[in-house]
Amino acid sequence: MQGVAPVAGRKERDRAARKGRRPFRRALLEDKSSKRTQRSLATSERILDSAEELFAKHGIYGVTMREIAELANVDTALLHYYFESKRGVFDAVFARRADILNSERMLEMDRYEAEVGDRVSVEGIIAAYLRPMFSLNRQGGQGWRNFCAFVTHLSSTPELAEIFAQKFDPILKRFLGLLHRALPEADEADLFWSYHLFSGSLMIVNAANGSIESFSEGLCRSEDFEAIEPRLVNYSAEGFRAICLGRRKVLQSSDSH
Amino acid sequence: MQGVAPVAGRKERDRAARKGRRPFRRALLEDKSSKRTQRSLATSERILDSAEELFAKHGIYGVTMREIAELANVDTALLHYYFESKRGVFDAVFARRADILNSERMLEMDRYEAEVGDRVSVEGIIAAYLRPMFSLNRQGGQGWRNFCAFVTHLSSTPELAEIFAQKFDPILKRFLGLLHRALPEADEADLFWSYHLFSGSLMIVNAANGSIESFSEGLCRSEDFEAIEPRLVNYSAEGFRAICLGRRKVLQSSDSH
DNA sequence: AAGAGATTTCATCACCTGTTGAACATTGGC
DNA sequence: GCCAATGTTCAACAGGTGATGAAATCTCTT
Repeated sequence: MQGVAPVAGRKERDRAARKGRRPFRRALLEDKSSKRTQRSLATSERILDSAEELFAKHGIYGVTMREIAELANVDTALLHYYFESKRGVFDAVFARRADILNSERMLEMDRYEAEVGDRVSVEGIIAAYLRPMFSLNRQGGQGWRNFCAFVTHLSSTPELAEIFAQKFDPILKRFLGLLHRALPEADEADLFWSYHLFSGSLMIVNAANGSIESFSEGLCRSEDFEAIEPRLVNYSAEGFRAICLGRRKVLQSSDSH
Repeated sequence: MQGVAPVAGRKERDRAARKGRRPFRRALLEDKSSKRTQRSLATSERILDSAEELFAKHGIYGVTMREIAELANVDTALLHYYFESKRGVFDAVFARRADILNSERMLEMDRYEAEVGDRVSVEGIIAAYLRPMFSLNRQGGQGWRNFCAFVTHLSSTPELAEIFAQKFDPILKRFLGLLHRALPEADEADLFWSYHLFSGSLMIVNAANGSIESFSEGLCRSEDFEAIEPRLVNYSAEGFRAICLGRRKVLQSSDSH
């Protein structure tokens, strides 16, 4: 459509490139812990950190490879050397922490179940589900906070929501299974609806926009996890019960406090 | 950096262009209702519809001017003729419906207050606040649904969250003021925190990703407003009370159903 | 010390981005 | 029917985008 046509086809060039290429940093993670390998690992981690931070703020489309490279103090070509493509960087950012969070959550729910046996409570389940995220946010520094904001961005775009859903589906099933035991008479659809609303609250808690700082005029801070964690648990637990126990109130009833 | 340097400076060309330019479709909205004006208005609305739809799905950075133009069956240059820039299109999409939603909400809350006087209830206030959005979603067709998803995208990006906060701040103040009357003993920070969690649920309800269809395996549909509206009201009302009335439960207490 | 292999840099590609000026087409008033 | 103004199309621009091949540098083994 513009200017001269390319002399050689694109396809063959692509295929040739893909064949004789190095394995995108995959081989080094396993055995060797030489100085070289460590250095290489350090730079690739630095790239992931930068990508994570920028993706968290502006979403995947709001960030360029050059911006990531610049923040990581690295040449643009290195991003392709380590992760092949922009999508590769994206996937790597996701994969680096998603499995950790997943298994921590599974562990915490197992632990809770073993502890209380049949006397499961809505509050207890929600607290167990949330605990890993909050402790990683507290102890894991900015990295984990960026990751959580990054994940929040995922679910707002359909084509990226897939990978999100796939990865977190087992945890979700486990969480809802436990909740169903705490709320035996709950309708299945009601469980889904209340989880939907719950996940929205969770998303906005993780979002890196300073919305609550803005409208509370500095009274509340979005990184005040001591304030957020218990409130989120109680808010959501009452919400789950409101929907799943069928004690739905008629709109406009006047029964405040 | 590439090829020949431009013979004339950019700045002067820009300034000249800005001076002797037509007013970007602004003048035609007022008086005249000629055939030409109507046609012009139709195309500019068509542009806004397309932009709205695409922005809702992919966010502002995930959409190009050419994609908008193609969906609207219009030349790319027309977008600049009517709205000057990409940001102009963006602002116009926002402005077209934000004021309507705002005033409907204000009206509904006024009406509710006049109706019940001092006997305000949490459920009643939330229901009144939400009602305009749901009826516009039901009656206003795909356009309003796209707009709501578009707004959801706004708050996930800091630089766009500003315009969002600015526009919706008065409504928020009014909403929280009413809630404070229904929950007199509530701490101010608790009101902000619970609204924060509430707004997250609201966001995910409006998001155009098929998340609930996915994890409920088709049992729940994100456009089933009859199902959503009462559940969102009850879920949130119980949540507000849980936080604001200070009847906070100790984590791990076992008092399910 | 040398050479093999991994890492990093550099220049560049082909394409896409928002944006624009000039030409063309349509409309409405006289 | 002409003519000014509005609306629309067309071709192009300067710079940015993800991506790549080849050369330069570094690291480790022998």
